[in-house]
Amino acid sequence: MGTLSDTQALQDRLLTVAKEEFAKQGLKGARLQKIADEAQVPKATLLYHFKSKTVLYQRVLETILSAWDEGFEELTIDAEPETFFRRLIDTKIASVRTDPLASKLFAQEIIQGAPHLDAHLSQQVKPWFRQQVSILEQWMDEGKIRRTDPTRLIFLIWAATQHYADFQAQVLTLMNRQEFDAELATDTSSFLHEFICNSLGIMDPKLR
Amino acid sequence: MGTLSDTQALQDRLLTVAKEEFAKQGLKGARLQKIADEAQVPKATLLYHFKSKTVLYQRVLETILSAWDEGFEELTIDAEPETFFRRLIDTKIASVRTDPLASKLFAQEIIQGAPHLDAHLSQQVKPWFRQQVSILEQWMDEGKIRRTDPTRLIFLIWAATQHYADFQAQVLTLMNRQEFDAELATDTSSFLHEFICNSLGIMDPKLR
DNA sequence: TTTTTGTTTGACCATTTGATCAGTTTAGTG
DNA sequence: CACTAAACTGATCAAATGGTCAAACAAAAA
Repeated sequence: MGTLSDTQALQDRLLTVAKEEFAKQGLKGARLQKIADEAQVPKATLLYHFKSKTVLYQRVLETILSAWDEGFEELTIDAEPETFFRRLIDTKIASVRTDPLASKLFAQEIIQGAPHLDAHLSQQVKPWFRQQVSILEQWMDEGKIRRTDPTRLIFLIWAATQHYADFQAQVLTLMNRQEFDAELATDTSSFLHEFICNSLGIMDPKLR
Repeated sequence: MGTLSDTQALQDRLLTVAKEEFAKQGLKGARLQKIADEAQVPKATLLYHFKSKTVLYQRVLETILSAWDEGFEELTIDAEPETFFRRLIDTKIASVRTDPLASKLFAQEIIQGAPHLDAHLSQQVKPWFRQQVSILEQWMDEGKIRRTDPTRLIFLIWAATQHYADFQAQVLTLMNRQEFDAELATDTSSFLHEFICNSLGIMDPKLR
């Protein structure tokens, strides 16, 4: 009998490979045979560990979402807008760079109308979103940042960061790059931070 | 024999229905039977007009891309940054609202690594992109807009607008809306225009 | 009317795909 | 070693899927 960790390791590998296939092809487009081949395992073995394609997909999705929830819960209230935006952007760009496939899979889901995300959107994302909105509103009331629509501001940050994962093929082509390396990531973070702080009337501390 | 226009009308309808299915499911995930059902036509009829799934997909893609090329070519050089950004954003938001499926299909393609878009990206998008970059650089040289990375600025506009098409399900959920109506579109345009102009140090003419 | 040309479609086919299952192997336990 | 339970997998299946085809059909041309 394989040790528990052997089995666990295999299932993790299967989930990783499956994430790639699901991210690129979506639920319907993905092929179990391809996932099995990629993981160098017979298809029957794959289906022994995950009893159906749907179950496998949901397990992949859960893994991604719980990792995200963990990472973004730490971004709690912070006294200064400037550091808040820096942390938010850095965290998102880091996740985009570390694991673009997660972002792509998520995008696929939303594009298809989020059929498997209803619960997560309303129970996890929505509360987090409302909290961020209220923080921004408070800062506007206090005159710490220029008054604007907080909802759309968060969408903008979301979109601008996610773009580098989902549209990586296009981004790299237009930038004449081969990969999204660390330098490109930090430069992108800096650009976004500066751009947003500028628009909101937040002074860069380096220039104060 | 059906008149030429009858045939043309049918093919247009098939392309429209196919666009929806391809946008939601991607090339591999789409099902010819579903497209045929949706268009209320036997599958054999669908395959008479488009001799394979791939051909149908490429025809859909061509239709979308040529419509875009047409719409964005008109956005030629303009004396003032302020009107340039307004036109660019309005055009993109309009296309996002009028035809979100086109945007979703495009997003699917890019997420999958743009296997059917290589040529278009390097021959159509890249030149347009470089032109926009050089316009922005010129304005920075002239001091008309704050100096920043023009490449990432265009990405930001691209991402921020496209987001409302691709992530419409999420956007509507978080905004407690049912549809992306005209009011929501103009408000979004205004927000983006203001946000960007603010960041670039362009004065709103209304406030001058 | 007859011919011809383009269109429609039900029946059919080969392959692929998700899933099952029975038999085998593997490794931990007494 | 013998026993057991979990893990593995080749063979196989039913359903779905992209695609073909020949016969039927409709309308313009002769």
